[in-house]
Amino acid sequence: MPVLFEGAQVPAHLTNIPISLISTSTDSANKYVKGKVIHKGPLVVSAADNFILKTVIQEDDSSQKPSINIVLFGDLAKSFSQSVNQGDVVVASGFQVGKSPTVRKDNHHACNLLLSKSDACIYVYHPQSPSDSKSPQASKRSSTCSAEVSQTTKAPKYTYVRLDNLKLSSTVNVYGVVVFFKLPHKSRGTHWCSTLKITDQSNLKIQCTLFCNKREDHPQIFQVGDIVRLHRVKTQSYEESIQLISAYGFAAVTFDGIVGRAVEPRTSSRSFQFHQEDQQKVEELRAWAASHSIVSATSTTIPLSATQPKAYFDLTCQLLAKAPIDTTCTLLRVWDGSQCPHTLLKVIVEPDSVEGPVSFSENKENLIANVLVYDNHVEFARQLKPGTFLRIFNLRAIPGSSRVPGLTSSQAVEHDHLAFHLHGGTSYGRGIQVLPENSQDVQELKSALEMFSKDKDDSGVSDSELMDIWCTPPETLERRCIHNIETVMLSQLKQCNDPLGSHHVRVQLSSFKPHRLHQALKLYCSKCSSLQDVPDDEVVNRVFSEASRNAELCSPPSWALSGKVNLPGISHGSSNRTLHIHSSSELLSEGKAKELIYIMGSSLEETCRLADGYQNIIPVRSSEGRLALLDWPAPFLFRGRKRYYGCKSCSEAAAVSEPSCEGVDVIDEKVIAEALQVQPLQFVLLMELQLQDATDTLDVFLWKHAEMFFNVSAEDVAANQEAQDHISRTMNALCPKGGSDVHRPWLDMCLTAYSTVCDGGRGQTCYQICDTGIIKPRPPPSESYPSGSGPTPHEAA
DNA sequence: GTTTAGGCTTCG
Repeated sequence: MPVLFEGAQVPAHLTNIPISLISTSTDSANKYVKGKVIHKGPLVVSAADNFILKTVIQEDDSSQKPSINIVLFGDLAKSFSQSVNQGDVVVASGFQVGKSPTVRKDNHHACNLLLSKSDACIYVYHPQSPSDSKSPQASKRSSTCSAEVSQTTKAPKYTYVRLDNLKLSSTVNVYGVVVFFKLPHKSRGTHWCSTLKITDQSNLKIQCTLFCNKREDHPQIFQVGDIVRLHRVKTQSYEESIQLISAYGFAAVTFDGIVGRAVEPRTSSRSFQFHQEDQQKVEELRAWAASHSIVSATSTTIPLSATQPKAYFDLTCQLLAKAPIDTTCTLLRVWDGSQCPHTLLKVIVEPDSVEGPVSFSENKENLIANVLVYDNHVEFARQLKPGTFLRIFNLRAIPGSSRVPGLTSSQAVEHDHLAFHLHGGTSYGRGIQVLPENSQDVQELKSALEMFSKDKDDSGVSDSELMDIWCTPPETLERRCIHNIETVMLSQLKQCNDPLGSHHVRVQLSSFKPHRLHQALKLYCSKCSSLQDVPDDEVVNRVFSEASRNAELCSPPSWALSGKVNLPGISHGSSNRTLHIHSSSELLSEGKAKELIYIMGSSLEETCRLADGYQNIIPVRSSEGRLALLDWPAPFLFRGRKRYYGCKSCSEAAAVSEPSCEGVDVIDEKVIAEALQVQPLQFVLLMELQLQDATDTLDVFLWKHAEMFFNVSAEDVAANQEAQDHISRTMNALCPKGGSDVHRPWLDMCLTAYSTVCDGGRGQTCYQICDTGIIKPRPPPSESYPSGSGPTPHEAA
C-alpha cells in the first residue's frame, strides 16, 4: 500500500537520483528523488473514492535547479494533501516516470513522476521542529500556507510512558522491545487478537492484549527483539499485575530491533508521525536490548541444517509448493538452502492437488522440508502462494512419524525420517508469518538460495519436465517448447536486465481482455503487418446495399456466362428473389458450375444463404461497365460460413478476372485471391493476459501462438459458434468469473520477451505466450478438417 | 466504545 511517512529516515537500499537525470527510461527501482515542495495543488476527486493531487518539487532553493511535476493518486494524494505544506522537503520512491504533458507551459522537467503503484512512498520533512500544539486536528488540516506560517499547523507530539510509570486506568502510548508474541489469530469475539510481552529500560515485562478489526492492523512482528510503538493502549489490572490492552484508536508501528539496521517503520497506518525522537527511541532500545541479551536469550530461529529431532524451532524459509491433505492438515514444501542432516520425510500427495511444481530436481528435492500444518493454521496456509517467504514459529521436528496423512505403505516402514509439524493452537507463539521481500532476513535467505542455484549442477532434469513424466497435471496447459530452462518467478523476470528471449513461468491467469471474445478476433495483413478488427455485419451490409442500389447493366467478360439464380423467400409467403450471377464458361463445361459463382446485387444475407449451394461465391458489382469487387469492408469471397477479406492498401484494384484452374484440384481462397490480385487478410486471435504468481504480475500478449494455445484455428473461430464456445470455456476454466485465486489453475507457460520500438525510438519489452497449448484438446467438430486448406464442408444452417 | 484473552507445546 502506498505510504506517507512523516520525518522517517529514507531506507538504506534507496539511492538518490538527481532530478536532472530522470528520463522515461529511468528504472525507478530502489531510487528516490528529493526536493522542496514549491507548489502543492488541490486534492481533486477524480471518481468515487479516488483522489489526484499534483505537486511540484525543486531540488534546491535556487531557481536554477531543476523542478519536476509529481502526480499522486488515491490515498497517498489524500495523505499528502493533509500532511504536506509548501516549503516541506519530500522524498519520493516507487514512482513511474511519464512524459509531462505540460512541459511547454510550465517549463518544469520534461518528465513527470507518477505515484500510484503499491510501492509508492513519500517521506515528508517539515522545515521546523514540531511545536507543542495540542490540537489533534492540526496534522489533518489541509493547508496551502507558505513555509513561514506552516509551523502553526504542526501535528501533536506523542509522549511515551516508560513501563515502570504505568498507572492504572489510563490510556497511554508506549515503546517496548518484544520479548514474546503470539501472531494475530481470530478471537472468539469479533476481532483479531494478538498478545505480546514487551520490556524497556525499566526491565519490567508488560503483557499486552491487542484487538483489531483487521489482521494487518496488529504490530507486524517478525521476531522476538523487534521494537513496537503502541499508540492508545489502556492499562488494566489482571492477577495483580498491570497489563496493556488496545484502546479506541489503537495504532502500532514496528521496527527491526537489530542494532545497525535501517530504522524502517512497519505499519498498516496510511499516515503516521515519525520524528527524529522516534528514531532515537528505537536506537536506544536496540542498544539497551543488545547489551542485555534480550533477543539471544529467547530466539529459536535456526536453519534446517541445525534441526534436532523432537526440538521446537522457528524456521525462515521460502514456500515452494503446497497441497491440502485433508480439512485439518495442509502440506507446505519449503526450503532455506541448507540441508538437514537427517533424512527428510517424503509425503506423497495427489499430484492434482499440488499448487506449485509437483517435483523438483534431485538436488533441490534433497533440501526440501515437508511441513504439515494443522487445524487453525490451515486457513492461513491455504492463502499462501508458492514463492512467498515465511517464518514458521514453533515448528516441531518429529522423527519416525508413521502416521502421516498421505503416506504410502512402502514409506510407512521408514522410521527415522524427520517430519515437521506445526501443531494446532497458538501456544508458544505457534503460527506462520509472511516476511516481505524487502526485509533484511529475506534478503539474506535469498542470497543463500541463489548460492544453491549457482553451486549445484542443477541442470539435470528440470522441475517441470519431471512433472510431465510424473503425472498429467490438473492444469489445462502444457509447454511444447524445446527449452530446458528453469521456471522463474515473475518478479525475477521483471527485474532481469536482459529479458529478451525465452522464459518459463508458472502462473495463474488473473485477468484478460478483451472480455467480449469476438473482439479478440482480428484481421492481419502479412504484407503490411496491419491489424484490424473484423468488420461489423452492419457495415458490410451497407456496402452490399450500396452496390445493389447502384447496380447497372454490364456485359459479362468474355470468359464468363451470365445467368440467374432463384433464391427462395426467407419466410413462408415472402416472394422469391432472382439474382444475377456470372459463371466461368470453362468451369461450366467441366460440370463444375457449383464450384464458383460471381454474384451481383445480392444482400449480405442472401449471399450467405447462397453459400450453402456454391463452394465459392465472389460478390461483384459493375464499375464503368466492368466487373469489379465490392468496396472494403465487403469480403472478396464467401466459402461456406467462412468469409475472406482483402487488405485495402495491399490489394490491386484490378478488373475481376477468371481464376486459372489449370492443374488446380480445388478452388480455394488462395487460388481466388491470386486471380483477383487481392492480398488476403489472415484471421488471427489477439488477447492481452495478466499473469500472476506469488511475486508479481505480468501483462503478456497471446497472439502468434494463440491458435496452438486454444487448439483451434482463428478462421474457425470466425466461422463457427462451437469454436467460439471452445475459447470461452477455456478462458472460463483458466480464469473463472468471480472466482478467487484458489479456483484458478496453475499454468506452465513459455514466454518470449521481445523488444518493440515506439515513437521515441526506445525499445519497450513485450511478452508473448509461445509454444504453450491445452493438453486435452476438445476440438469443435470442424477441427477434424485440416485448417486453412482443403475443402470446407458446408455446415448445417 | 460489547466481546474477545489474559503465553506455557504435542491427535496428527
